[in-house]
Amino acid sequence: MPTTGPAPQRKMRADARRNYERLLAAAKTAFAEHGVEASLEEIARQAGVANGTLYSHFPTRQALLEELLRDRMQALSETARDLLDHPSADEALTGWARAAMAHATAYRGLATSLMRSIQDETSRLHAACQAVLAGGQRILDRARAAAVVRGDVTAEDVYALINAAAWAGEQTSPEQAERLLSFGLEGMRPPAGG
Amino acid sequence: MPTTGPAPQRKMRADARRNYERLLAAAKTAFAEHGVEASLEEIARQAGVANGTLYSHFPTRQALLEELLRDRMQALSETARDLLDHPSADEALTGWARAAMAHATAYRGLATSLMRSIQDETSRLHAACQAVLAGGQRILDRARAAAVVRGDVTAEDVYALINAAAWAGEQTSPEQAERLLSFGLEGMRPPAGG
DNA sequence: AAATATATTGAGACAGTCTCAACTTAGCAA
DNA sequence: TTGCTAAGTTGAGACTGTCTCAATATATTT
Repeated sequence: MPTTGPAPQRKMRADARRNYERLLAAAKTAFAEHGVEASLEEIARQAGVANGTLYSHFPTRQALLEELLRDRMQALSETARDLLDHPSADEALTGWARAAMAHATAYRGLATSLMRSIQDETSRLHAACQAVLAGGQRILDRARAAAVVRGDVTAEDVYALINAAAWAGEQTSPEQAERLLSFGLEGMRPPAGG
Repeated sequence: MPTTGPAPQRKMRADARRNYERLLAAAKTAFAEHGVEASLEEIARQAGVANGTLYSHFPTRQALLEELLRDRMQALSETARDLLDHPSADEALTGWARAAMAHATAYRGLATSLMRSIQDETSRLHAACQAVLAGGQRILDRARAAAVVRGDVTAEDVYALINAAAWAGEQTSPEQAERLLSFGLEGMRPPAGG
């Protein structure tokens, strides 16, 4: 049995499965409305279960977040794979960065979680973030090979830029996030005369 | 009498003044150690007063932060003024950005507060942040005039970049903050062929 | 219709924010 | 020096929130 089990494992009792789904739905709404720091108590209330039930299904806030993000993150990995075939290594990178930033913007406070999770190996979200980073790495390697990005730019730099821009966007506006991302990516290009 | 009174107003009773100073000192330590979200209860405890006393002196966390940052922010304004005389408009901008980022790094979580405060006019920190922004504006205007920065770059962009980089640094490393700031500033330069 | 493995419950321990009526005390004036 | 009073302090109490776990309930199996 894998440590990071995917969605509801089979063999769940019917009532358990129902509560699990309700909790997930309530969490989705709450996170969308109040950000990832939404009250877990309130989520349990909305789902119509006692808070102990929430904790038994999702021992941590991140476990809840992990479930809610699973599909999206998988999609992001596929996007990365697809973009490797894009005719322009340059557009592949900017396109991927934009997609990743859109993902980091799904809930308020998410960028912070994603940034923390890539650092913290014990985080429930760590593996998923690593996968995203790996996807970025391949896109970046190609861009570097095509000399559309400076040689000293790391995947961590790109990951940090994406989340930092998403974070700034949370505090101000999506347009600001977009601008910051553009400036950052622009600044990663090789010096003109090169 | 100004609405935003500076440090301890005169006419304070001796015990009040003593407690005020103790609270400030305790807050400084706590913020340095645990970030700007440090427990106010704990700060009162460390200062040796009841928490009601803390709230009577500093109605909000931001009021406390405002006091602790006052000197630093003033210094930043002076730095901005000095840099207007710097021979290189380019170096003036990067130098100012670095100074501002160092400031935003004083306590964990501070970048978030600074970013929120520039948006929120009701914030205790708003005026101070506005002053910083205004300082940046002048430095930026000069850099634009010297054509070392693109014409469409705003002071808000620079402010956001500084805080976003500081934020990223909190989650990872000071070096990462530095790199992000560099990329961003680099991306703000006019296109080479211009 | 038990038996039992699986889930759910909600009180309770804890930490934090913030308020306010009751109390204490510094500083002044007689 | 002695009171008086404005100024300041106190800490219990009303909240909200996290997280745990013994008691209880229920879905499934036999």
